[in-house]
Amino acid sequence: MSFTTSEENYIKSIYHLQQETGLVNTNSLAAEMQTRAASVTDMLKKLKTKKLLQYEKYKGFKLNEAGKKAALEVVRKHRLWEFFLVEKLKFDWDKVHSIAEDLEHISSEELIHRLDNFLGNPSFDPHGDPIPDKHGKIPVINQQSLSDIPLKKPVTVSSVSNQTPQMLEMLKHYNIALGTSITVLKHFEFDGSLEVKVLKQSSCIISEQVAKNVFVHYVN
Amino acid sequence: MSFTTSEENYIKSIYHLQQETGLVNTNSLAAEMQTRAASVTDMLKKLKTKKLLQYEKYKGFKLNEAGKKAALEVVRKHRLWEFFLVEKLKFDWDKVHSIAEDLEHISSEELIHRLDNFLGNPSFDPHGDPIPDKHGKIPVINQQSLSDIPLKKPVTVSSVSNQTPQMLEMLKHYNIALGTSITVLKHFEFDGSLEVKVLKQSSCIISEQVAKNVFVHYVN
DNA sequence: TAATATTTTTAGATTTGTCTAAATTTTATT
DNA sequence: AATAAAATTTAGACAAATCTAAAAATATTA
Repeated sequence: MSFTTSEENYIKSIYHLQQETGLVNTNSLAAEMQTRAASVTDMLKKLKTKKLLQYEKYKGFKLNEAGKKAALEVVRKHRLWEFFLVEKLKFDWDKVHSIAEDLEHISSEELIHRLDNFLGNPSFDPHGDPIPDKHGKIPVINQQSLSDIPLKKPVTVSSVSNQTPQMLEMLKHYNIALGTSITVLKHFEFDGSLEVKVLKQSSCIISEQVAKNVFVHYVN
Repeated sequence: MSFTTSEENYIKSIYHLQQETGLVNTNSLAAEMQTRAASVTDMLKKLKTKKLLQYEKYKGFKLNEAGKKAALEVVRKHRLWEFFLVEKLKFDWDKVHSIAEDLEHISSEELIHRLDNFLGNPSFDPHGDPIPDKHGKIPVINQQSLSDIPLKKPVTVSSVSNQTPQMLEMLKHYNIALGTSITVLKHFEFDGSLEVKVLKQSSCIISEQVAKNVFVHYVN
């Protein structure tokens, strides 16, 4: 089955929302898609006709298995293209999202297969988000927010949940990127900020707000 | 000024046709675009409104300077993506056209600029067609059909005008690609076929039909 | 040059995706 | 439970891109 760009965008947004809330409602999808509730209802009818959706009028909705499969294909394409843009074309990570939004709708299995190989079959995109494989399988990583890590346990940065230019600017300043090794030295009660040691650098202090958005896993 | 995918496709087709014939007429554009004459007329009105077209009802039409500039931007994107698909993703050249037809409509100047650099600012695409630079300037190459080359003058393959899988299959068989050095040894009157020597191979015979579609330039 | 054929354009319809405004259903609050 | 508020859907409209069928303009030819 193939989908229009618009259908794919709806499918992707529903997928993201239902990860959070289980059932999705019309208004929140309208907000996510920056459109009107009426437009959402129109599209829900189409997606239900295409048997991608569990949907009862006025009751909320979510993707069924076929819908989730479709969503994961789009997510896969999006993240592979983001990886390409950052790793090969040297874009800053905060510039790639909108371009990948276009690239993800190009429908050639062969293209994605070859792109995947060209990139070395990456498991995570430049923000640390997992890239589903061609069967829709998502690599799992046991990660926690840096703000929840006990003192003196070395960890490695695995993803960043805030992907704005402002966050990028901060992380560049601290010289923190995916894969960077960090140890938390001290937790300040006053404002929740952390003193951390970044490998090969002198220790520094990062705010609670930054720490919350940096996800890490323990070094094996 | 920005254009819809449909507008860009029309602009590109008009550009190709007017290279051949100067003025373009409705029916030939409809044939090229695989659509109906009525649809062409509708689009011509839009393109005229956008001041891309010299167009008088019933008289034929062609792109003006602004239209040509727009066309060359699309051609540039198309050919850069084809280069990427063949050189980086290792597609066969006859498989890349339709994918590049989609990629060419992605509108990010930054993307194309970076892609161009990543590819090493190529001047010719995998079929030997010139890639316009960002100002729309087209590299020229003084090429002739292999069928018109005198005997014993070494030449280099610069482009192939028939880009079908069938042609690709033949050229692969002969081990001929862009950049291959060839010398014509003999011209057979009977059917116009040529005996040629491909560098580092024993001589072989190619049909007039193949030779006509292989374009070459003299070795400097 | 008058009749015929061809080409091109117009008129009106269709599809997709969107919208506003109104109606309906559900939820929350006295 | 009645009423108000919020959420959702329907009804009807619009723009883009296409189509068919018919009309208009141009070209061909007998």
